Amino acid sequence: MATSMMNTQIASIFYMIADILDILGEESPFKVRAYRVAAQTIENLEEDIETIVKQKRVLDLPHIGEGLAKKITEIVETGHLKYLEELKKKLPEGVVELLEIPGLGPKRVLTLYRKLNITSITALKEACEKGMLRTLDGFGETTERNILRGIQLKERTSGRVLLNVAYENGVKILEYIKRSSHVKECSLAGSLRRMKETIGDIDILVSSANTKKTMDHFVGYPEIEQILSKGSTKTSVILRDNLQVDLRVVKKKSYGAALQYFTGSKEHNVALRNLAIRKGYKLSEYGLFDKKTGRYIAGETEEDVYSKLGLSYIEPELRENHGEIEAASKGKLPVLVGYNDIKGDLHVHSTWSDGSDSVENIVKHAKLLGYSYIGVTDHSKSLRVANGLSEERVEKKIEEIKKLNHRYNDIRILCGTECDIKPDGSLDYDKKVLRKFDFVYAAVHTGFKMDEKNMTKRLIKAMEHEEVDFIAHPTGRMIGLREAYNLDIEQVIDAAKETGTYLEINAFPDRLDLNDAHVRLGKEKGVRFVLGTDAHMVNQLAFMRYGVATARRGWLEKKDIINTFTLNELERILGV
DNA sequence: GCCGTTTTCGGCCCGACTGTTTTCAGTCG
Repeated sequence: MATSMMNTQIASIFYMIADILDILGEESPFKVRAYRVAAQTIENLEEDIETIVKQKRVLDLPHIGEGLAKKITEIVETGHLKYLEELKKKLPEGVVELLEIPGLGPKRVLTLYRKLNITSITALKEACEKGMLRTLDGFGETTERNILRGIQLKERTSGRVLLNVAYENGVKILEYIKRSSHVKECSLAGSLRRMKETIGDIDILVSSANTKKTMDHFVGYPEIEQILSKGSTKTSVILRDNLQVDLRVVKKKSYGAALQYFTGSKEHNVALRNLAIRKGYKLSEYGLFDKKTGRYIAGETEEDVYSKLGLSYIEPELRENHGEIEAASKGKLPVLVGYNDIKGDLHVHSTWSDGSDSVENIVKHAKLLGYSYIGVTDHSKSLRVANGLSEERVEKKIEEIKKLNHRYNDIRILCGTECDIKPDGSLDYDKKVLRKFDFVYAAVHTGFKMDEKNMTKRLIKAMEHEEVDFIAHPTGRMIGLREAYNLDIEQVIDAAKETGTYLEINAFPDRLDLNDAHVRLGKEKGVRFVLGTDAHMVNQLAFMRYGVATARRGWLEKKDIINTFTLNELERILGV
């Protein structure tokens, strides 16, 4: 987002300070945490911190007191922070980086630096290979091996995988786990249950009266390459494709509390536990207890836990401590759009352009999904790499769809286009060609490297075009591959509201564009949304769930999304 | 370093697993 450069910079400075203090053995762990909490606050801020500093409202921010307010002001005004420069003198840059290795924390990092003068991951790898770590107090051969493994794991996986990869694996593992007769209930947990756009590892929770048999069954899962740890409540494994899976087993009485706890997010849980304490309770993964007497109050279901805390049930996708707890306490949570509320996909490519399946095949699959309409959108003429349609081929495609609509009368096939927005903001087809489509998606596919002002103008001009209904993948980001275009997303959102243009939540797992934060911002400003999978093969129509997940993470309800409307309502809106 | 339904000082979420120990420190989520 255009407003967040300084916010990100300040957050990363505070995170860095926390790491350095940690390694240097800061005696107050709460001071360290204060920096991390402050970093998070700034990171999640929707407003530009520079504006807040100018208006002297820094002290109004939660978790920012006198000390940190001063530091924030210094960074905004001078671009750097003396305190951090001082800290950096005490610790070479590369030492902090060592914290990224799983299994290494601040204490051991300091030992490695003090005793072996290790200041980089490369140097650490060498030291492990030479067997030098085992000579240190508190380190042994196993630790040395684990650290080496941690380095290799980090090198191989670079951390996180896309949501769909984790989800598909997670569902398969759940199916396997359920085959054990000892398993009563089981569920995905962690960031996967919250449906974040990328996932670090797969968390699974099981309730069982026989934890040992459950764990034994789990480690028999055929895709497991390595068992990292195996205990009576927690087992961690690595799958062949390098995904880590953590399984936790609890008793029935704690299942709800444990599911709540292991679903997170960490920030949501901290806030929830604080709320519990304020109300005279103690909340842990074992249940909600009376703080004084220790009496068990709730824990079998998540609903019970939230309800006893005076909250309405909070859907996993909302649990990020972004205001959901306050909303739940006032009964003001949105009724989120459901995964089965979608009546049709409006962004699908066929063999007319760069898709692999015929329109008829797409229609058949859409019917299997229970859709009442399907929009087939192919690329426009100038996108030659994607076999974009000339005006003549547009006519032919419309003819084919007309015929198919006669043949299939229990689903409506809509002929759309994903029309290119040229660098000057004009569209790739004339107005009279665009009128022939049932609806028009406009999208940027070329000239990504424009400056912010011109790119924003380009998109806004497209939205002002009377034939444009939707903007596809508005920011153009590809997760892990490509940054968003330079874009003032707030201006784009405002223009969408003004022109009545629907912004897409592109459900393709590499895109998820708009993302959850943009969606939330759009919702607050009264924008409406369209979901599209951007499928190029029929099996990708199933990506819709990731679009719905993003919508839910952005607090959307049914009424905010055009794909939840009946065919009649949709046709009325599109003027078909 | 922040914060206040235990308010301006004394708390700050809590438990499991591993490895190196012989009762516990370090790390993780």
